[in-house]
Amino acid sequence: MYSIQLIHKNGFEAFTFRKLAELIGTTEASVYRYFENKHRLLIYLAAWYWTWLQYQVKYQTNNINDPVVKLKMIIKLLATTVKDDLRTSYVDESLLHQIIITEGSKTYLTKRVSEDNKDQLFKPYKDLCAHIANIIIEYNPNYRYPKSLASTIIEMAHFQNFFKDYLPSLTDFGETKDESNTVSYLEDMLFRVLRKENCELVNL
Amino acid sequence: MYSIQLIHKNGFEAFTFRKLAELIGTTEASVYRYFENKHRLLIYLAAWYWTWLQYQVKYQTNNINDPVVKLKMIIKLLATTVKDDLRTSYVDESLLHQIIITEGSKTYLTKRVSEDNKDQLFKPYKDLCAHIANIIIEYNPNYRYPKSLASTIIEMAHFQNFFKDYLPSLTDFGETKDESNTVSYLEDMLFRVLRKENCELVNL
DNA sequence: TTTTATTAGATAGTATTACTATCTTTTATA
DNA sequence: TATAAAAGATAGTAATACTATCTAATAAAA
Repeated sequence: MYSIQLIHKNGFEAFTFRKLAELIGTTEASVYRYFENKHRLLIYLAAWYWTWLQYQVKYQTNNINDPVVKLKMIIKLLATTVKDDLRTSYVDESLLHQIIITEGSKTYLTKRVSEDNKDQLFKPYKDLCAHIANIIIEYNPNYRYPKSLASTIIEMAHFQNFFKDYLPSLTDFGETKDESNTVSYLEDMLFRVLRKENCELVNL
Repeated sequence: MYSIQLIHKNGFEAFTFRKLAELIGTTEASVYRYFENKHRLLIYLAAWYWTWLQYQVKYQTNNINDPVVKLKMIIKLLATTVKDDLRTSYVDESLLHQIIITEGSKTYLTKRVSEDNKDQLFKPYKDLCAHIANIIIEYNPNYRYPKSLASTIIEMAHFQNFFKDYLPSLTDFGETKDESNTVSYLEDMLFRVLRKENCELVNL
């Protein structure tokens, strides 16, 4: 998908079907045969990404029983730069990951959400969220907000990395190269929230 | 600001200077005298909103010493529908609040972030984040990620409300009318994360 | 008070964007 | 081999996101 290269290079706002058509040596109208508009194209890219990530999550947590280890693995997969998957030679997962960080929330932050949602376009994202929520419940069945916590973790894995690179004063890990601080923050947050209350609460 | 009405009605993507000019009875070129482009207009609206919210936060926590009460007040202000401020007759804060939920993160999720950031356009947002981070530190000086936690709270106050209305399966509070569940979730999360460790950690 | 800037607004344009309608070619199926 | 379906190309359009330039209003300086 050449669209990944173009969106990664100039951003989704500057991306047009004309430019994509030029790059792949076809016409604008031909691109419209496959995608009704550029917003839908972004949604399809995102859906591909979340489906792929869900697969990665299931593969990497396959033999693991401990929910703590599973959750840590998920945070790592969400927040860490992915290495290119060799089986999908046509997709550069690393570039796509960068795109989803910057453009991902634009898929649903529109007036068309409900319509796109009816067309099941957010299913991969919702499935991943539900999967993570299930592991949260497995770890602490008494926690009351597993889905909200899951969507918080997913979104913040991206936002904190974006902030780190472009608005560092919104994070506590300046302009650090890698994502290890984001992983640490998310793990710390998740397991503090889920800590089982076998000692008294001190602040209530 | 008629732009607030237009963006609220049709969304930022469908908003144009031409439509705004028509609404206020002037020409497109005249609007360009005041805003270099529509993205900057959105940034100015957001900056106005965050400045106004910062003022609300300072006003409403003025005589409060207890950081717990202050943080709860901040979560309420962030996540709850605001009532129209009568002193600013020209701005409908309630509409603006709705706009910032849906369009707010688009102000910085662009290729122009660094440029816009250099022009100090995100200062009100960053100031609010820093202010919240300070209260977090006041409450628990040992917590290591006050700024990241502050930006998480700010973003999630909006995202969880958006999800509640349009992608409810990403939250634990279906299609509830008001924002009380979002407030509960955020309070629960914040104070679990910040709980002082005067008893043993059970999961490390 | 008059001159002179500066600001604000209007007119008229342009390149680009986001499409659509329709025709032709290719490919698959009966 | 005929025929239909899919894919692609051509040529358009209305709208968008601007810019250049002209004119009118207003404010500051002489």
